[in-house]
Amino acid sequence: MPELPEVESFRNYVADTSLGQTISSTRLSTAQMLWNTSAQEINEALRNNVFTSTFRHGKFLFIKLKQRGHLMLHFGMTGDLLYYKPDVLHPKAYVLLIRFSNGNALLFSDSRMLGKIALVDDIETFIKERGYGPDALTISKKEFINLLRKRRIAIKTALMNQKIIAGVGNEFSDAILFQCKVHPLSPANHLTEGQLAIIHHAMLKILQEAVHVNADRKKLDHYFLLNKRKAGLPCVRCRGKTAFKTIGGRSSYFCPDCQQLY
DNA sequence: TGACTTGTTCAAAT
DNA sequence: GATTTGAACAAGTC
Repeated sequence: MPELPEVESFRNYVADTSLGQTISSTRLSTAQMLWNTSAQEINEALRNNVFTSTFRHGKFLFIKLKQRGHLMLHFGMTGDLLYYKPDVLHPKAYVLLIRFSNGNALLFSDSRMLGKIALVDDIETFIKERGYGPDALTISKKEFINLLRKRRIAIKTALMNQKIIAGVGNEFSDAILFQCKVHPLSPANHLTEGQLAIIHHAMLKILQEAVHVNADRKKLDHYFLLNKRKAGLPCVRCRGKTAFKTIGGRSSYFCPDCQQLY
């Protein structure tokens, strides 16, 4: 599922393939994923425009337009991007198809259509208005502690809340808390500042490493609970059995033997 | 067949 | 008013 590292990888992909080319045409297969905009607006904003740079905040990708504003993409659960030559490859379903004057195309697909597409004038205003927290890769230790230490909700729920910290999703939150030996149900305000600092450190380490390997999950197998998500597996640390619980409405896995509940 | 999955939002409860 | 909870959304997989 696209969490921060996957979206960062999509950002690099767009930066490597799609900048500096004039957009000759666009096609939108559905208006279902549009946010505060219409198909006509998207088409008009993109046609004859040029992507000039990319930016990411949390799980949101922004592609700057030469003329005005940014195209914003959110990948939901199943969003994907493909840059290709239309005459060579014919992908099945698409949500937004962007054709460039050099003959290539960038295709945004999302089988479950839980993603979002929008036109955003100013990124900072967008983030502020919607109330998203600081990006998980750049948040300072101090800021992290201040945002979490008074929350009464489970630490896992807090980590996943994009309005507190933007970028961490279900799977990475489990991996982060396992590394820190903290039980996901521990209320955030029961943790000491020292413990929160450790969680902050683990979060940065895992996310940075995941970004470094382009979110290739196969190269992240050493982070327990990231790829192997099943109750009853032997814990790699203490040989206890991993447990399953729904936390914050999401399926969560953890080791009840070595992740302490505070 | 239907239960389960996820990121996000919204409405309701505290 | 701020914070928290839980349902809803969609559609693919098992």
